[in-house]
Amino acid sequence: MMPPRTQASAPTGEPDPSRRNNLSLLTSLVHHHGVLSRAQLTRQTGLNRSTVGTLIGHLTSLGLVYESAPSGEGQVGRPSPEVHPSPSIAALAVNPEVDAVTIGLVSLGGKVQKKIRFETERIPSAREAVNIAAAVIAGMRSELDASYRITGVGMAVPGLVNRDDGVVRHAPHLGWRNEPVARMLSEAAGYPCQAANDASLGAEAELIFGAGAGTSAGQGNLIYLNGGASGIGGGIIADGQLLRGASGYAGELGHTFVRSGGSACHCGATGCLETEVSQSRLMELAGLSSGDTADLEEALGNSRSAAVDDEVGRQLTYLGIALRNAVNIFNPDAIVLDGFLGTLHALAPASLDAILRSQAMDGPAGQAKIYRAALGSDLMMIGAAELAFTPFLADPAGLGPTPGTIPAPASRTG
Amino acid sequence: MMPPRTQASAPTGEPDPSRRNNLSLLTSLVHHHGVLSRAQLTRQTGLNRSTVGTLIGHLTSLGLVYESAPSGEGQVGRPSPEVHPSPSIAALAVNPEVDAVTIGLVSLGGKVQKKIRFETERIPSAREAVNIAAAVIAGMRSELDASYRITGVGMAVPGLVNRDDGVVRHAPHLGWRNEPVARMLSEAAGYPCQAANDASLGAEAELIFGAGAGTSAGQGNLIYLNGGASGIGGGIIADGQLLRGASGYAGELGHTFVRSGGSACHCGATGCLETEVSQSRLMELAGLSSGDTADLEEALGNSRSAAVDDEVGRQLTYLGIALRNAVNIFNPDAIVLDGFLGTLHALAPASLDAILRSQAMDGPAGQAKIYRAALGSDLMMIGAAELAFTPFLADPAGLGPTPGTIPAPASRTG
DNA sequence: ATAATATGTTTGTCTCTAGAACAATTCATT
DNA sequence: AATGAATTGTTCTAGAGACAAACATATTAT
Repeated sequence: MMPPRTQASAPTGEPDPSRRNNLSLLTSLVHHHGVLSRAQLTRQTGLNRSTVGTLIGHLTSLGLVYESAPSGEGQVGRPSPEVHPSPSIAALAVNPEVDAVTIGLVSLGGKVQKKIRFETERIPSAREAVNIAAAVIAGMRSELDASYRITGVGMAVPGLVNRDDGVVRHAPHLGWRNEPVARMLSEAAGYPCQAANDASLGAEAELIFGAGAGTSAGQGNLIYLNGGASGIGGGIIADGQLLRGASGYAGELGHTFVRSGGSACHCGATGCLETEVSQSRLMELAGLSSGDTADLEEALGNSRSAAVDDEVGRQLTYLGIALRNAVNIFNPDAIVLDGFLGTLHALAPASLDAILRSQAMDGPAGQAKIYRAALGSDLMMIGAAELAFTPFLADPAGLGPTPGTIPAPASRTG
Repeated sequence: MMPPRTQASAPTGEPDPSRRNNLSLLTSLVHHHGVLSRAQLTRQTGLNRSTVGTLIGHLTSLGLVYESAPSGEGQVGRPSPEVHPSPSIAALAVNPEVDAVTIGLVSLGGKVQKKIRFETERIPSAREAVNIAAAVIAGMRSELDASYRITGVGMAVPGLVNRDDGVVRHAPHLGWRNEPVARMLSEAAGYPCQAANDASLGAEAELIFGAGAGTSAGQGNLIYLNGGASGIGGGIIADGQLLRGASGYAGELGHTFVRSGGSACHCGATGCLETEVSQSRLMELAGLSSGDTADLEEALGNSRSAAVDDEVGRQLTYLGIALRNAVNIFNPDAIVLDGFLGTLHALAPASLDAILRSQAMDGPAGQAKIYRAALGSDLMMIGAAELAFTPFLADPAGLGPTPGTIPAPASRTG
């Protein structure tokens, strides 16, 4: 049968764009939802069930997903097998901070398999952060080679990152400028590497796996704001797509103008959200000299001081101005607050809502709901890994075979 | 040959998604560029030249494009015929304003064939605007039926418009609230109708046919700001897509916070860009009691008054704050200023640039270039028409046949 | 137990795109 | 003026992929 192809496409040649697109669609669905029955996949994709059958077979033979026995839910009709993302497909995540570099291993489906926090004596340079990451990855190497297929490394950096070339333009708190971290880590670790702004990745992670997953924000209009010791970062998802901008710098909501005559910000302007709303001021008032967001939340919750109340109110007002702007501009479904911004909101949940209701424009204000972030300390790992999963998800069949697995022959015809 | 199809897809049944997608791609390219040779289409789409041949043949037989003799440019090789958008494919555009309702006919390729400005004694109600538009369209009806295929009607409304259902949520200057204008006009005019915010449509029009067409903003990161007698409207295009938000309300840059303690805005907040930067203040200072943007520009250009200079400087400062925010958030390639904002910028071209350079963050500031709008009075017509073209462009083959044209039989096999 | 329902599986057909071979048309060179 | 090189349109064929129909299977409802 099947006459020898005259000279057709190269052996590794990509299949039809249509096929690639459908495989990508299925893989992404399984990745995002964790588990889905074949019947659900059929409905969600709109594809024919025979087509889904073929495609899932293809993905299974590639080792990207596996099927398990139907859960036996009380449904009429033949039970549909469940499709799971293969835990052996994984991405590495790297997140440099002022006091540590965290390296993680995240498998398809967004499950954090491993997380190693490497504390540093002082703020790491880009080279140091890369070396630390590369060393930890080297240590994991034999395990990775034996049991995983790594799609790549994603790096979440607190600063402006050009997503196209992986160069950190400026990370003020780390003191990095024009560091080509993606290339550096790629060379040092031996895996393809990409880098992006941490809050942008946080936004994606919260949308897919966190606060946005259950809500109507699943439609894809979400604003994520994270308040940390070093400032406020933001990420925006519009119509399902992360807002990147011309070079991937988009999303810097921390430098929204909120006050005339405010003090100068390190960014060069005055009156930025980040200078008016800061964790350190709250820490001082709460009488904490050190500690993290959790400590702060406890201290503020127990405080009965008027000064604390005033400052909380003040900061909520400025945060409200920034959110009002953002709501008018983006008309989001959801606003997700993380870090101490989540704390602020939790202290007076009605406050921000009221500000939006009264100050934002009627239409958009009615829709935006404020949530607290849900992913906690796994957020950066999941977000960074997503960066490395993205190219894989766009062409799932393009990945090499799983180690220790005999790749199934493509021909099932005959 | 070809056995009678068992029962295959319904006669009007849509073809393969792949085919639809490719037809859409080609039609959009031709629409946006006006003229393209087949060879250029082949390169830009990445499709095979035989495929492009088939597809163009299909589009030609549908009457959507036509080919003309090669321009005979000095190129080696066989000349490639030029593909033009058919001028008989057209959309209707409607733009209600405080003092007039303008109705236009725009053909594929963005050419305004006809524009009728119907001045009103007083601010038109939604019903009046719809009736005026329907009456003008009815008057054109025989001509339309004879020579055009109308893809639909697009309405550009100065206010918050829910794009999904075509309901005007609030158009403050027209005094409209919750008016289902799309449905009203659709019923009155007998064509499918959609509505959207005027500045959003302006952003699309400027990106495709105006200031964004030649520049790197063709990549798709553009901010459009229009200043008119009644306020400031904004539209944002991110990564090639118009920012819509959860309900299509996105883009309201006119209500960016720019000043603490500013006066109250009709939107409910204080310190909005729109209240601080206004055409009427400039008109007063320039000694104009009435007139349009052109009059204002002339008066300001000739003025030597210090009060005028101060006010221009003051407004530029506030505009700069709003632009600084927008640049930090969107990292655009281009900022397009229209109306009196274009005038302000033209009066002191270095001013806004300097503000961005010093106040916006390093990365994004370096890329954003400020342009003046290029489409002038055709802008709203082109933008509104684009709204009606969009569904057509997504499925060009779905449109009915051209009047007076015998539809080519689908079968060319035999 | 039987019917109804939902879903996996198999098979054949149809549509669409790419590629090869050929034809056409222009510019450059001799 | 003739020839060659380059580029593109045209025709034909083949291969890939998705869908629909028919059948098989597994569960719930009666």
